[in-house]
Amino acid sequence: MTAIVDCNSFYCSCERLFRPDLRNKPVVVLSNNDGCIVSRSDEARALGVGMAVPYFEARHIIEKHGIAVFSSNYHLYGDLSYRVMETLRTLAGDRSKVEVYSVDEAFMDLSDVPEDQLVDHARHIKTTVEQWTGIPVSIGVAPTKTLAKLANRLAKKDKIASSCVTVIATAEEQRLALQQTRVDDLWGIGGAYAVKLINQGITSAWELSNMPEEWAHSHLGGVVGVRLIRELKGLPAIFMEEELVDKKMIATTRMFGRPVTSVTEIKEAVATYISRSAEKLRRQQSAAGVVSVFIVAKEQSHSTYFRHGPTISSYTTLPHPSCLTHELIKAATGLVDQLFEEGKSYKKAGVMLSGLVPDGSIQGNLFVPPAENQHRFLMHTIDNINFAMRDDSVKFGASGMNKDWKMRQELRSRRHSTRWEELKGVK
DNA sequence: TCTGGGGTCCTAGGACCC
DNA sequence: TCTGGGGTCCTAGGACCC
Repeated sequence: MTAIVDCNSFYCSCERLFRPDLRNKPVVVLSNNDGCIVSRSDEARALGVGMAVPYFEARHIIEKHGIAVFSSNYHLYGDLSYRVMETLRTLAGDRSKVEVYSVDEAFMDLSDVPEDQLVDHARHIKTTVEQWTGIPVSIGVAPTKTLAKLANRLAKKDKIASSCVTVIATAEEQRLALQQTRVDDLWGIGGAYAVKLINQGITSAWELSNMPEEWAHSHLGGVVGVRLIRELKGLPAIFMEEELVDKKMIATTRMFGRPVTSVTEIKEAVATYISRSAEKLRRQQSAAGVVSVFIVAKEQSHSTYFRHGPTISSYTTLPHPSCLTHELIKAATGLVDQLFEEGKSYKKAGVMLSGLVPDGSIQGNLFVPPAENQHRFLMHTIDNINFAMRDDSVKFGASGMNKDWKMRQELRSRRHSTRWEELKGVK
């Protein structure tokens, strides 16, 4: 059996941890740039605040009911996420039995737990995580990952009846669970497939689970659809994954805090994003062979279909894979020159590093003079200083000094658990 | 009008996730 | 006026090879 442990309204729960006065009160957390709502407490949901709704649209409800609003505080959420995951690993006994799936979710392999003890075991996990970290979680347990996700949904749907734990073990429980779940609420069915399925008269998860695999192969994304059907039938087709798999692509993209019209500022932003990406690259000891850049112009027309405006992108293949920030910046800012059009106004830019290879493999490159290896020490030193001092103490000039194109984060809480200066005071 | 068979590699794009 | 960011996997189709 597999469990999925999912933190309840994770970002909101993190904020509440340091604001006990907000317990049982409506809370929402905004995305970067204070754009839209990415987390909402049950109380906020009950007041009619939708998920992923733009902030400015929900603002009237928020103000009317005095809902507490926060900008995203990733330092805080990242740290609390780590604590939750470490707790799960401790409880599992074996680190390989925990697969961190996202910042607020982890799968756990419970194959060693006897079936009649699953409920108690899951409850024990839940109480322990809450005691140790202060973060409330819901747990779904089932024979497959997809069914575990489904069980978790049911647990969250009625937290009081389920005590946030749902176990699907018997065939009968499985059938009931599938029958009461809409097809578009399944893990693996997004907007496009949902429309397709409903048009064909398949509305419940139960109906989908009874479709033939060949049909899924031709209509639901090939092998992906086949796996989904199997999982719904209780036959595992998506397995626990190894942790710490190196990323195959590294991206940093941001909206600007205001429209940007100068090529210099776009280059500053792109250099800043490259620096961040290069840091991630070095952390996993990789080097990138391909650098891509994209910029998004502010929409010209008023059509709602073009809310993002056209994305213009370009990429370049480096002469040899690199993890050196200045090399990557040079390539990326060159691409900006290709893409930028004078007179246009831009709202977003992003960079992507791909064609990643292990950094070790390029050590012996004949075309790199030995002196270049000094750059590696430089990068290492910069990373160490920035890690110790935080907030980009050392950066490349190309990243700019003012950065007034930076995103808005006007309502961010303090980084209580990762900054001495922002430690919570107790009177 | 007719035009092999089998393979690999790469890229673009679609779909999904949180 | 104001709508996030960072990923993954898969398929189709083109280029190329023998």
